[in-house]
Amino acid sequence: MRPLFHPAIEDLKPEAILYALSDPERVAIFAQIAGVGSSGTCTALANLGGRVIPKSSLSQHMKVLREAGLIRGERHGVEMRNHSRCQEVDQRFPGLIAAILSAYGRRPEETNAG
Amino acid sequence: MRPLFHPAIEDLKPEAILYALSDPERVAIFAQIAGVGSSGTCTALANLGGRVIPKSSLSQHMKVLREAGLIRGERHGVEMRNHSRCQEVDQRFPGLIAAILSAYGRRPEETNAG
DNA sequence: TTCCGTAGTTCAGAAATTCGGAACTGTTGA
DNA sequence: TCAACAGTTCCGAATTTCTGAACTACGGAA
Repeated sequence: MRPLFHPAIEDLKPEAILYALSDPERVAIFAQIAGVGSSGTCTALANLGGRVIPKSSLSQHMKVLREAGLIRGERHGVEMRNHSRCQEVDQRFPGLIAAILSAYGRRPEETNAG
Repeated sequence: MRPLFHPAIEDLKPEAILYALSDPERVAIFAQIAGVGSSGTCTALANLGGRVIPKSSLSQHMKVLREAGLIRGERHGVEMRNHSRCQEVDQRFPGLIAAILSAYGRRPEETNAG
């Protein structure tokens, strides 16, 4: 398993962020991670929207979010804890995440994106 | 040629908008249309970013933007005039387009999206 | 009318991407 | 050492994207 890649703030690309958040399933995952009280492990994220996401697909989704710079993943023992990088992204692209989550009806004020 | 489809405001989907604007080439096209002084015809949009976009590809890009609800196309004789639906989209998803164009460094204040 | 040029769409095959089950890696605890 | 667990990687199938070629539609000239 190769180490996780996380882009630096100055390397964030709007197209990667928009692409990552153009999939409602990934938005649900991201909103859960960005919201309060999520453990952020893959297992906890596997059935958010009524269907169980296959774990290979989930792993790909996490990779897309991670490489867009939206989340940061840290291995803790056997599991991975993910947390959002909203504040960093918001510094680079002010208002972007808040506007996107709001468009999806996701109450950005409960995250740290507003 | 089948008639052009334009979604009603209430049918706009954030995922379609984000997907449409997750391609820098489409963003350039959209920014040009949303900006001042563009005729908005395909011919006028074919070489914005240093390369000439093949016209079949351009036609697909226009379709993606149109069906996301970002632009409206009207046939005028032999050509098609495209103009942005920024104001409508902004009513439905306030601040979204402005934040996206700003993230791309596209000065939304010159469009009617701010 | 018929023909021609222009603007853009549709078609179709190649290339690239996405999806998801199976196999795998790495960690913890018995 | 072994088993269970969390997540990743592999790989084939399905879907999507790209673009040249063919096509449609309109307007103007003869």
